Amino acid sequence: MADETKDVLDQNAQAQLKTIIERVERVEAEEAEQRAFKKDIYAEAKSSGYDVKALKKVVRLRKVDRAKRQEEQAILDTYCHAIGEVV
Amino acid sequence: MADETKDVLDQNAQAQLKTIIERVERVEAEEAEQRAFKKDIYAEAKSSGYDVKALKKVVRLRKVDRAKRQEEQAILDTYCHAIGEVV
Amino acid sequence: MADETKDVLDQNAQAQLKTIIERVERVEAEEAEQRAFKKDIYAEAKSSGYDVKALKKVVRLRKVDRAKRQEEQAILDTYCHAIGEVV
Amino acid sequence: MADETKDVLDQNAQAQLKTIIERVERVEAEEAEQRAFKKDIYAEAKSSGYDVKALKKVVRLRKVDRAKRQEEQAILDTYCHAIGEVV
DNA sequence: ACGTCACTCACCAAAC
DNA sequence: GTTTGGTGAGTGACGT
Repeated sequence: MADETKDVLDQNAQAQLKTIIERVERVEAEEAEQRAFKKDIYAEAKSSGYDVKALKKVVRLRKVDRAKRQEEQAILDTYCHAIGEVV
Repeated sequence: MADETKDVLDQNAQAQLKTIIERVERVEAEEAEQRAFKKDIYAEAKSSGYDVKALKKVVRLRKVDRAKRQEEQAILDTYCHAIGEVV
Repeated sequence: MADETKDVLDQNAQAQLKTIIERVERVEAEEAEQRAFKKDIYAEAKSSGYDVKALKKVVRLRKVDRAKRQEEQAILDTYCHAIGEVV
Repeated sequence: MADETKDVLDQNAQAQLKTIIERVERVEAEEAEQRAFKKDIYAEAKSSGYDVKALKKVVRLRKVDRAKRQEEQAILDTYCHAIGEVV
């Protein structure tokens, strides 16, 4: 009996699996890069005399503002759709 | 009293601040993209019949493996330093 | 209006709450003790001539090893479950 | 050349080293237990209808209060000592 | 939709 | 005092 019969995945599946894992790991590597970028930006800001904690708070606030606006827009769209109105 | 006297940051600082915030937000937007990519990859894998949970386990295990290698290298460096040896 | 009407918790709930807080604080006090113990051990090791940094590296490496084994077991479990096998 | 000459640590040192590592790991295992205890307490509180986040805030506030009292007491002691007064 | 779970971030203490 | 390790909190993803 040949060796490959012990494998529950055929060669195509194995290759596909390998591709999936590598794609995920590539994306995660890029995520790590982005984190490093962000760290660098804040470090640079700090060395320019900015309060990093305050900067982060600003970013966070703007994020929730965006989320709120999107939420409000979604509700508005829903209502407009309900009354058959095109915005 | 003119408006600008309320500002504790001069115009240069304001522009710099704006740049910092925008750079961070750009990076965070890219992070969101990466998350979406990863989500897509797993969704596609799932629709191909793969067990997403198992795939994630594989990715995590490989990450732990890398961490272990890094720790081993770190301890090696520590020991070499401890005995005054240049690697 | 009597004072107790300001309380949203009845006496039982208040007593229960007190118990919860005290249990948590007791546990946290023990955590502080453990941290002090660990500090003492390292201080003693240092005074015996050991390189504390290297010791900590060893402890961390061993921890990573354990994590790796756990991940391996977890992925094994996942696979066994995926193929409907009881371990 | 005998094997033991390759070891930079003699047998006593090796045994001592082993003891140190094991003591640290024992303490860390107990720390993990305490964390698990705390988790259990909060989980139980949650199932009793308490707001875990609020409970944690209470614990945190009481901790900083204790720290503040200790700080104030320390200052008081310093002053009393400075004027030759026994509290 | 809810609760759980993993992940990342923010804060704090300790080391150099 | 700057930096690193560790803990706790908040966030997002996922299954039920």
